[in-house]
Amino acid sequence: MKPGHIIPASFYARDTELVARDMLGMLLQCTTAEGATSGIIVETEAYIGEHDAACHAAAGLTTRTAPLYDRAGIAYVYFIYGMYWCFNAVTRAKGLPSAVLVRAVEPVEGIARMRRRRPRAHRDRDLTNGPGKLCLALGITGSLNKQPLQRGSLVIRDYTSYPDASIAITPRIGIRHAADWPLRWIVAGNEYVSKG
DNA sequence: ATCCGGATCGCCT
DNA sequence: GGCGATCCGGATG
Repeated sequence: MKPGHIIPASFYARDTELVARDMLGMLLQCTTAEGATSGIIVETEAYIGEHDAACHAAAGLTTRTAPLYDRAGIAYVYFIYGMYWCFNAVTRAKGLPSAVLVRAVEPVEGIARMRRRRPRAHRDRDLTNGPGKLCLALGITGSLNKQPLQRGSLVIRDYTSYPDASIAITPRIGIRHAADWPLRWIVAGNEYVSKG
């Protein structure tokens, strides 16, 4: 673990459950014309292949799902409920179209900028405790879809690590299909974990 | 604390 | 036409 070092694409070319676990503690950093904002990843979910009814790849290869079929280590940023963006890192578990959804981060850089981008958040803990919220706070939009996470304006870096004892695994939330599989990883007790 | 509806639109269970 | 890997504010207990 070397803090600051960018995570190589090979990291994402592994079983998605392992990637989701290991992404906890890494830094998600987005740089725009306004500067850099970043946060520690504290909540992730795995979406694994066409047979996972909750994974967008269940719809097969379409314009929307194309990033999932491209290559490990790129961004999959999709638009949801007509107004929000959600960020995923594309993985390649056993050749399956898969991804890890980042559901929450703990703010590190650019907190004042996050507050300006999230005027409805009355407390700092509401800045980035949800997949749509963190994209607003960090400035992540669809223009970053399919971009590699090793260079460019959206990168993931080593930052810290959490022992297994501090991590909890639960069913994924906010979905209707395959809602009982334990594919959500959270840093137990972290105040930035989403409430679902 | 918990529940519920509205916003808003690209996509296809 | 209807729904979704969400968020927010208002009502209710």
